[in-house]
Amino acid sequence: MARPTIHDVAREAGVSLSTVDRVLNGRTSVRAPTRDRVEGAMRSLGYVRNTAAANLSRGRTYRLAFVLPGGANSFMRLLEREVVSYSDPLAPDGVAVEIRTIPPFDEAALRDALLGLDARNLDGLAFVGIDSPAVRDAVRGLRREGLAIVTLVSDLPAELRDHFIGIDNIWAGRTAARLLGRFCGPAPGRIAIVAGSMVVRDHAERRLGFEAVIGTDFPHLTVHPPLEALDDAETAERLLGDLLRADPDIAGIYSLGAGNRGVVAALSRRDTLPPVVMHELTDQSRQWLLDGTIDAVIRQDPEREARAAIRTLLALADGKSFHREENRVGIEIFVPDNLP
Amino acid sequence: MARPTIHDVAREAGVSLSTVDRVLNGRTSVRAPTRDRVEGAMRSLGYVRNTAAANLSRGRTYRLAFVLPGGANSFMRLLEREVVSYSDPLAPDGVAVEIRTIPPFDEAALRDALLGLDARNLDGLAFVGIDSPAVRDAVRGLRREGLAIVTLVSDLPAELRDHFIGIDNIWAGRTAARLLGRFCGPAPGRIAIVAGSMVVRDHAERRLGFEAVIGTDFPHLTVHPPLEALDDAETAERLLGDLLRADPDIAGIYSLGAGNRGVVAALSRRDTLPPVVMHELTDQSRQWLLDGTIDAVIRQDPEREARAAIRTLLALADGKSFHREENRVGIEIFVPDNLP
DNA sequence: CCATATTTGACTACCGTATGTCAAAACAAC
DNA sequence: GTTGTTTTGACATACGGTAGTCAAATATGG
Repeated sequence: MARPTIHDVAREAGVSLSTVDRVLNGRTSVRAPTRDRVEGAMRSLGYVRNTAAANLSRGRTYRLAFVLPGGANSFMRLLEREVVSYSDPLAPDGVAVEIRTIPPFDEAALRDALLGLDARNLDGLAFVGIDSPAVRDAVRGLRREGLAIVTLVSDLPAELRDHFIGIDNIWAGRTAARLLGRFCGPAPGRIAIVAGSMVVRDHAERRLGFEAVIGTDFPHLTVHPPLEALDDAETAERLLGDLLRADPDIAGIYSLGAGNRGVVAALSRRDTLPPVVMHELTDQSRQWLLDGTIDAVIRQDPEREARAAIRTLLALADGKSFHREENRVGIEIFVPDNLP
Repeated sequence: MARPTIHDVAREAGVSLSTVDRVLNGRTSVRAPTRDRVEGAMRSLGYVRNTAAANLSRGRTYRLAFVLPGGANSFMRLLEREVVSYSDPLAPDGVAVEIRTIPPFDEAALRDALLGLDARNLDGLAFVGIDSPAVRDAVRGLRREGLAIVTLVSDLPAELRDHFIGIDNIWAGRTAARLLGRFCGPAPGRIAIVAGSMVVRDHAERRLGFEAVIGTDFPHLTVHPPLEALDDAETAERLLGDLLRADPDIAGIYSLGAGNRGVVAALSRRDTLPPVVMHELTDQSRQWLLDGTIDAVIRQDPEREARAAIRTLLALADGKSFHREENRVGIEIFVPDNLP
């Protein structure tokens, strides 16, 4: 049997097309008994609105906005590129995405960008959260106007957004510890952490998770205080170099931020390499994995996050339920043999 | 500017709607110069056909068939369930999926199932490949009738199908070795492999990859000949128990098939646990990861494969290009801290 | 230049839904 | 029962295409 249409519903309920439409789209008042008949018919026939036809008729478009940190951050650039290339083929279906980049880590810039959006000609918004009172306030304003909102990579309180797409960095840190701990073997030793900065929430969280697992499950290992390299390769190289001179027997290294080139440079001057786990899969980290410089890479897939954000916003705009699992992004582990 | 429609193309080319339609759908003959004008107009306007409108008008439906091995195999059951639940909400868009289950590992049954399909009322086919002459022949026949064909989990020669969705089991085995090798530490030792059967291609491939990496990158480790437990828990328990009695110092265990319950049972009687890597994430293996019985799980995500198969078939049916990355399934590694 | 075959245009109906107009019908209040 | 107000139905138009008919325009061959 073909899918029932509003015609079938009208016939079944013994009313006119107009009335079905009035019930379906909540237009002028329909008397309760009539409405009940129509809704009963829809239920008994299993009617579901044909979104394609509805959108065609309405000339509906989906206008989405992305607000992303700019700069050289390769993770963000990959994400941005995927937003474009995933939404592009959706253009004939009326999906238009506008991307705005703002200075990274700049909450005032984020607030201004959000305040600059007009919720009335927008159907969805995705942005990388920075949790501050001003940002919260701007988000609340947009939400009140009915805008669908998802946070990307870095979350805000759940009541401010419809959905969060990203990973839990505590668990990413735990995952790194689980691997590095096993890689280090049973002998006592000390581990170095190279971070960007402990004031950035995701870095702080990764460290937290990392130290928790080392503390409970690998008690023979201890962790040096994190080196804060500000995501800068030279700084990372210098700080890690200093530490390696002070403590030549380092048993393992966890690099949880950017500036990985510096980490590898500092190691290259030594003849025996301790196990190394780092974040983000780039051309470089790929290469280091393959040549044995590092042992594992943890990542959150930026492309998947981009797609998930778009799909989720579209589903929210349609009031449809979305595929929870499909829009999950996991904490991925890469070794040389399972590289994509 | 709104998307151009066939009306715009007609105006731009100075021809009628009918002629645009003739060019677009290759109906009756159109003279070359006219066709060129129309195609030029489409290109210069950047016309793309509105698939939703076209499908609405055509009453187009997508009829997909899945042929899957039946039985208790939890991987296949998950995959099957996801085929249903992913295609279900697509029903209003005209997607109808029919699933046929056949006895596992039975090439005659597969061939018969394929021969039983009528390519004329089908738009796409996905099945778990068994490579045999009879199967190849049946597939070739379907392909000749223009059916879009995707192999799932287990591949056939590339020229017989449009796309393969699954993982490379050699690399899955390599990945397992990379992890287990690291987990075992630097001391010499012997590793046990518990497999289903070496006549099944994916198991043989996993073993191959595993032994390759152990041989080159962990030369201090040796690998016992694989125990063929026929994916049966009792057999696995017995065989592994025997081996553990004969060689109590086993340094690590790789279980590459089913019957994992038996592997764990055999281990439970010992007080010190060697590192264990196994395949497939189930409620059980999850639990074993969390309680420390096993150390890592390798999986190919059955749900993702189901979705990728459907999306790929739909894209092929539309003659659209499909998102390569999105339809890739990777070799995933799970430790207790990155479980979904 | 005529007869014929091919190519093109004009028009219609349709897919499932949205939206608007207008009149008819049903109801409520007096 | 008459009025006034809701509620309902009939119909038209549109969205961007598909698919068909029929006649007019154009090309081709002799």
